[in-house]
Amino acid sequence: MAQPPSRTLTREHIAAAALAVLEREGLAGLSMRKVATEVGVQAPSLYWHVRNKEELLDLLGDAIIADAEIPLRTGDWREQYLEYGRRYRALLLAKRDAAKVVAGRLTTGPRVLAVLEDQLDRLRGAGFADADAAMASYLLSAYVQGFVLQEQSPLSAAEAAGASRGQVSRAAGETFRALPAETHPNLVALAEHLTDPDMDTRFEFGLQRIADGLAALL
Amino acid sequence: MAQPPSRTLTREHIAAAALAVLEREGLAGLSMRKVATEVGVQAPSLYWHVRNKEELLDLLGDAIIADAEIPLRTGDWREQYLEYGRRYRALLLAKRDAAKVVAGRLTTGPRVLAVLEDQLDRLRGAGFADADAAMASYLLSAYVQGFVLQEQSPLSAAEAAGASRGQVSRAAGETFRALPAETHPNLVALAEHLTDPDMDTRFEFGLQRIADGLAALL
DNA sequence: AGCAGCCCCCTAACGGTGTTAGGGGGCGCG
DNA sequence: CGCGCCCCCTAACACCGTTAGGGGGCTGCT
Repeated sequence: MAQPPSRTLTREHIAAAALAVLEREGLAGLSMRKVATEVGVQAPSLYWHVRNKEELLDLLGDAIIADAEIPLRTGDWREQYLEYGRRYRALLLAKRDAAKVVAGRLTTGPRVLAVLEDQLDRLRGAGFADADAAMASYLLSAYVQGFVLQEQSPLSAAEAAGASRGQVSRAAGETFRALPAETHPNLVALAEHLTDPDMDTRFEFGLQRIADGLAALL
Repeated sequence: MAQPPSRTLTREHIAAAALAVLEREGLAGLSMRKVATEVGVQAPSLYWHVRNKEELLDLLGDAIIADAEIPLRTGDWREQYLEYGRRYRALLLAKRDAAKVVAGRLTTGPRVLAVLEDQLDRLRGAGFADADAAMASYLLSAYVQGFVLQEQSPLSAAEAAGASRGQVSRAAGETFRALPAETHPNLVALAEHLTDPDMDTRFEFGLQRIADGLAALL
């Protein structure tokens, strides 16, 4: 964990260390001091490379999405649009608390720009107007971020209490089922579906609806 | 601000005080001690009413959405679905950092349940299958939360530096335009649209696409 | 009337946080 | 050789969430 001063640490080293700490302790447990010791240094030394914690989190956000890959140019725009959505979600799910880190942050790493560029190219090539292409791209990222945020954050909250995802959703289901049926008949009836822990099909459902809506524009 | 012990404070008082502190100092500046003095009490006293800060944030989340209203039953399911989306966004934009507070949190206040109940009722009445109705509802909240999160968080970050939204988007536009045109032609060409500060039409675009995609299911 | 008990708030203190001030060692260059 | 700059250090500040333990005042029973 703590390594000898590997000689002149860089912002990349710091980002990597932050990523390691994030994975181990979660976003709440990520502190300047822990990142510092992870990189083999005292906390205030970080401030030579980084203005403040916010900037370190920017670095961390870029590092999280740095693994992004441009999908092979296969299939039509729709298939590729879907694939971007799926990969983005996978990327966020791969690192602990990634959605919370990335959420309100504007990441402009080279990989992100390349993906965005490719995405816009496909959309424009398919016949979308310029403004629509831009908004379609924004729509996708808003949906994915919102989805994953809800997907992985109750997880961390409840797993701290030692519960599995299945247990959590079952408990939530009980909450809905226990409501008075005369005032909330639909909640009671759909409790099972509302708390279905199968997040993959839930995500895919939204993704398909969005793609359908965009297709209707052409 | 700090008031005399208004005699036996309740969780509602605490929630109201937290809301006031949130509005004044933002989520980052919201501390147990500040909420305590706001309500006229010492910090540790809060722990009699609340298990920890996380639970206080749950209260705060409920308080934020407590203003939710069930739209009048006017128009078809689509119009009402759109209206729910718009109102949810308006609700989150109304309070500072509201999206960050609500984001990964499961709110189950009576108003939220009433809205959800009504929403499901409309969707089922329109002919959606049970599972689809549940997922459509989830889709809407994921989109709105993701959208508003990105919408209002760069705002707070940059307004701390004394910049207006227009200035921020103009600066972002410059970033895109400055890219090498041979590697990122689409980003350069669409810079204007990508950084268009008109969030209302951006939101409406996504909302309409989602509604279209759902309509295609019937 | 008196006393038990509980509700609710208090003070004190803990370890940890982000961040600033200021010092100093070691390297590259004149 | 020595100047200067880069980069890290120690010390310290104010603030944070949270726990321990004490006590005052009301309720209700005897």
